[in-house]
Amino acid sequence: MAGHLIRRLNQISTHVFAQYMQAVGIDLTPVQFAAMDAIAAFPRIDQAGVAARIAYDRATIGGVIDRLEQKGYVSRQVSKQDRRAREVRLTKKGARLFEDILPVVTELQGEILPGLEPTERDQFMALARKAVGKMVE
Amino acid sequence: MAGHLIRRLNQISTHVFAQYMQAVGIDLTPVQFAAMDAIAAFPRIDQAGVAARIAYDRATIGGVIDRLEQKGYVSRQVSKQDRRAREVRLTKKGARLFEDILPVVTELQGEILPGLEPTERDQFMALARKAVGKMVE
DNA sequence: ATGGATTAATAACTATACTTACTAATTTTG
DNA sequence: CAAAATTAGTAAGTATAGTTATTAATCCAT
Repeated sequence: MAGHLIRRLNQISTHVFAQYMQAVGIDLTPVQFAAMDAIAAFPRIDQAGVAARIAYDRATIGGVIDRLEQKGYVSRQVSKQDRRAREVRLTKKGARLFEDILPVVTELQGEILPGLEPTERDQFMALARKAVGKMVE
Repeated sequence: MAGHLIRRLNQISTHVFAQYMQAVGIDLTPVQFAAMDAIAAFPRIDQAGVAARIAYDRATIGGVIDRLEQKGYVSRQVSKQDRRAREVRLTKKGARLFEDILPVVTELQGEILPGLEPTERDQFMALARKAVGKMVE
């Protein structure tokens, strides 16, 4: 069953991420990292923008950013252009953490598909990318 | 990022599943189906057995089976061999539903990776299976 | 056989992940 | 410009998905 296999892969992937974060003593989930990545790339992006970039719905992202704000990694500010929107950006603490964590996350990518040879990994990634659609960037 | 791609695949997969279920008017999640599948294959399996077969933790499975029981698809019974364990089995209603739903779930597998050609799908599945580990059954 | 370790299930808690409904603000249209 | 449609965010509700702790039952080693 494709769905079941994909769910297992996701399970393994989040588990590897959690282990690496625990090893470096940082309390950050995959989604929280993905959100910080989007915010780092587009400072002052609004929540809906973050949601769109990492393919989440607005309600979920609201909670994710709540937790990032509580930890002091991001700050929120009502946009002057559009008072419905909240502009999000990394705090100094958040930017520092992001710098620290980036190499760890890069390193951990190799461990997500441990059963595969490097060539197979590349094949898998290419197929996954195609299946998901461009998502290029 | 491998993790991100996998998360997106899982998202698409659960979405396809939900759409097909909605189309046939049945309220069943992927996990609930997976649990019923395990229970159908091993009647009187206990909850820990279900969890082990579909790679969940016991706490999550407890909730899944709660909901299946509420819908009247499974019944629970304290095991005579081991009074800690609850034997789970499909009710008549659950067995009927499972029969009905099985072809739908089989059909929907083809839609989970819509961007891929059949050959690529096979490649993807083979790589995913290898990455996850045997899981053979 | 009994005290210690293990195990099955649940409870409580945190964090996704989504839906629908709602409020407030903005944009589009007639 | 006013009404209608859309959009950003939140709230409430449901369903995973996991952790740790607890209870009850079983197993195991002395």
